[in-house]
Amino acid sequence: MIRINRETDYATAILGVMAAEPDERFSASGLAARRGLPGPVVSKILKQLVRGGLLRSHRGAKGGYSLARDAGAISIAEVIMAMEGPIALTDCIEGGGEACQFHAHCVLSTNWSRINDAIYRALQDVSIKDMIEPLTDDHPGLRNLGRHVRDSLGGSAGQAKAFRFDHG
Amino acid sequence: MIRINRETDYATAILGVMAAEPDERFSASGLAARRGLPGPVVSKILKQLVRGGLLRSHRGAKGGYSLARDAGAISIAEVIMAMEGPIALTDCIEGGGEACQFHAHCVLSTNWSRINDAIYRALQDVSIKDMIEPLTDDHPGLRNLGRHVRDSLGGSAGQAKAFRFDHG
DNA sequence: CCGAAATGGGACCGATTTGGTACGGTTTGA
DNA sequence: TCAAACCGTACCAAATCGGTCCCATTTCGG
Ligand code: FES
Ligand code: FES
Repeated sequence: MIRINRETDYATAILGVMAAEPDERFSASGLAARRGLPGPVVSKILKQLVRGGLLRSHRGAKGGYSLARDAGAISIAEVIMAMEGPIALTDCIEGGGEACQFHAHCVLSTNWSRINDAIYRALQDVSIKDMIEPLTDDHPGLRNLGRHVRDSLGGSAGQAKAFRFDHG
Repeated sequence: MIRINRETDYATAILGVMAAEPDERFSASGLAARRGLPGPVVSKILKQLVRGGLLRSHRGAKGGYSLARDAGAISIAEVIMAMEGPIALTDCIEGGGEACQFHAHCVLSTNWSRINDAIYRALQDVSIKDMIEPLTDDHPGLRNLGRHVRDSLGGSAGQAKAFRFDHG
């Protein structure tokens, strides 16, 4: 249904809580209580975000999780990729040509790729910090969403590709 | 995975074939052969597109399907909605507040709504006709993708809502 | 008027994904 | 030493996906 899964939604909510108090450490159970979510679910999400490099974890008693970088530098696109893998609307885009028999001669794939690109950049332009702050004149935030989109589409014809998370 | 399902992808491919020869009638089996897809699958998709009002069907021998309107007036957003229902990234957006307990006081929902809005408009700005024509200077097509997106975000703070197909 | 060629509307099924739980192991601070 | 945390992974039910099958209905053409 062209929808992000529930865990990703939870992830943004959790990151939102954490972004309000950076430099703080949060336990999984504490965050779960704060958001009214089941403990194990929150725990699973946090582990995934650590793997994606968005959070840092601290083991042992008095351990917990903290943001790996500034909330303004964590985009929704990254959250989605950390939770769900590459952003690729179609199999064809993800496979990069292997998946689809007609790829070489198919004009659709390049245009799907552009649409995918547009959506990706839209998601990349929104940070966790943007998400927790209401829109004001001082905080343009989401208002600029789409500018990069337009700019990008004037550029070179993008090869079909999926946007993959850089786990390095 | 923020991905459209396969049938929707097929649907655009099929519509692409039909858009190349408007005013023509196509049988399900003929289209299946043309695209190398299984007959029953194509048939199912076509029925769905008729329900969505994108195609007109003609029953009986020598019947078939034809575009309900000009290919330039059928957007990808409509195709997706016809095949998969409302475009709503999160449950919260689709439910419109019923689904989510915190809705009234949650700043995330309005921002998710904006992102959803941006994606929706991006999809609405691309027509089937755009999809089958390679990008040239004469045919700006996808190049304008994102302009409406930016414009819309300057406007009033959108209520969380899903973009539903108008089956009327 | 009959039969072939089409669509219409479902039911149905296996495979995959999703959403969530459970459990045993490991690290660390007090 | 012990409890508080995280780590990994397996597991499960329910929903969704991708696809097939069947039969009723409509229409054209001979
Ligand atoms: S959709 Fe894969 S090549 Fe056209
Ligand atoms: S996510 Fe539903 S109200 Fe915040």
